[in-house]
This record gives sequence, structure tokens and C-alpha cells, in this order.
Amino acid sequence: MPGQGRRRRCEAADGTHRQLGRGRGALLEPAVLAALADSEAHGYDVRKSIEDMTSGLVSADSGGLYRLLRRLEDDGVVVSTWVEGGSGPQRREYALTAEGRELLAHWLDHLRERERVLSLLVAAVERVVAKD
Amino acid sequence: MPGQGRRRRCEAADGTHRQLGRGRGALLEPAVLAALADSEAHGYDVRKSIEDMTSGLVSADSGGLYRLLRRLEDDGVVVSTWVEGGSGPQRREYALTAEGRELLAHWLDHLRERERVLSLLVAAVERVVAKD
DNA sequence: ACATCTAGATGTGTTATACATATAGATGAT
DNA sequence: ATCATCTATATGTATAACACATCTAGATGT
Repeated sequence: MPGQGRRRRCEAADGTHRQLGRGRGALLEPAVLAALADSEAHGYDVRKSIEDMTSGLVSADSGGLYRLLRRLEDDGVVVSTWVEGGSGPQRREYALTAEGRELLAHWLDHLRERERVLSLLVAAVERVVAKD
Repeated sequence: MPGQGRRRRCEAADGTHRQLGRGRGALLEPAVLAALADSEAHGYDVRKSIEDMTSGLVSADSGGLYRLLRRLEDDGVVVSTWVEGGSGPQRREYALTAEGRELLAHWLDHLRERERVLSLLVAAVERVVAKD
């Protein structure tokens, strides 16, 4: 498991896929991993990729995005290097590690399950809302 | 808006449907509202309804469930009465108010949007995971 | 000169769970 | 009888994912 004794955010305390609450409702982490799996990028590009991949429905908060990138790096899930030269503010290039690709596969399982739950919930809500 | 100056959990600070993070990732509240829109029920039954409507994928934590029911009552979204007689521990019956039905309609909008986002995210993750 | 975008960053607050633990009334198994 | 399990409600505490605010600094466009 990436990082020191920390379980994946898509897992419960006992290491299983379980409830879909705190941490398990996360969107930002899988979105970041997906953006970087495509190609290495700097932070601001990751933010734009996320906007693209969700057709503009999600606009990641840069505060949280950079914090997450730092944490993922601490956990060995991504690596980064400062880019030399170039104009404008200094930029940092991020890339997934092998562990990061592995983690993304786990997220896929989790996201599919949440998709199912959400579908079931939407259908249930539609049923009772239509009754009025 | 139900309750004193508190926006709905499916809305951002500016009253719009916006990001899908904290509070906006909620599943328990719409599930509870859907369960009670069907018929009034006591707490433990609501918990079972939620398990049924998500085909066993979600098992609501009773600690959080009862806390949420209390908060929804404080906000005028549900009402409750203790049931007289009956065997076993004392039970409390919950029912939606008109405001609760209204809130549920709002949740439907929000859940549909999250469903779209999740579908897009799953598709994006599938695309990059398949590239390996 | 100012607004806006790019690029990265820290501080703080809120909320939805998760996890633990508790009391109490029943039923079922041994 | 005793214990496990279910029913029914509840409080305490911890964690994590954002939201929101604010900041520095280098560019571009008006």
C-alpha cells in the first residue's frame, strides 16, 4: 500500500471496499490519477484535463488540487520535477508511478460500484417523486 | 429554505448547483428522503429501505442515520412521533413534510448531475486504464 | 496601469460519513 | 437460565474531501 501504513482512500478500515462515505465519495483523486495516466502534466494542466474529462461539470479547486498532488507524491503515487527555463511562473511536472497506475485500477472498481449505487438511488428517487 | 439560514446540502454557498464535494457527495440524505417519500417509517425501517433500494450495496450506519433524522426534523424536513404501545423498544415514526418533498426534488437534480459526472469519470478512467 | 490568465501555495471551516460504544426490549438457540 | 442476535434508538469522536479565502509572482491583453 502506498505510503506508511495508510490504506487507500477507496477502502474501509478493514481493507475492503465498503461503504461509500467519507473519503469513498472522493472524485478529485481518481480524476487526477486519470489525467496523469494519459500523460505527464503540470498542475494547472491537470486541472484543465479534469474540466475536459467531465465536460466542464467539475472545476477542481486549485488549493485542494496542489495539496492532493503533494500528498500523492508523499505516498509514492506520483513524482514531480521542476521544469527549467520557460517563461511565466515556475512550473512543476507530475507523472504517475507504477503504484499510481495500480491505485487507479483500484479506483476504477470503486467508481463503478458508486456508479451502480447512484443509479439505483436516482431510480428510487425518480419513482417516489413521480408518485406525486 | 428549510431551517434557519441554512442552504441545502446539494447547493454551494451561492445557492447554485456547483461543485460536487463536501456535502454534495452525500448519499444518506437523499436516500432517507426517498425512503420516507414512499411511506412513513421508523428509523430502523428507513435503514432497511435504504439497503433494499441500493440492492444491499449501502448499509447506513445507524449512528449517522438517527443524527440525520434529528437534523432533518430540526430543519422542518421531517416530523416524528413516538409510537404508543407495541412490544420491543420504543419506536419513533418519521414522515416527510411538504418541504421534505420539495427538498427531494432538488436532490434529484443534483443526483442526476453527479451521475453524469461519475459516468464521465468512469469512462475516462477506463480509457486510460485500457491503454496499458 | 489595470484586469485577467497562468502557476503554485497555505490557512481555515464544514460536512458526511466511519467507527466505537451504549441502553434496552424482544426472539431464538443451547 | 444463559447467551447470541435482532430490533430500536442514541452519543462521542475521528477522518477526509472538499469549499472558500487569500496569497505571491510571471505573463498577456486592453
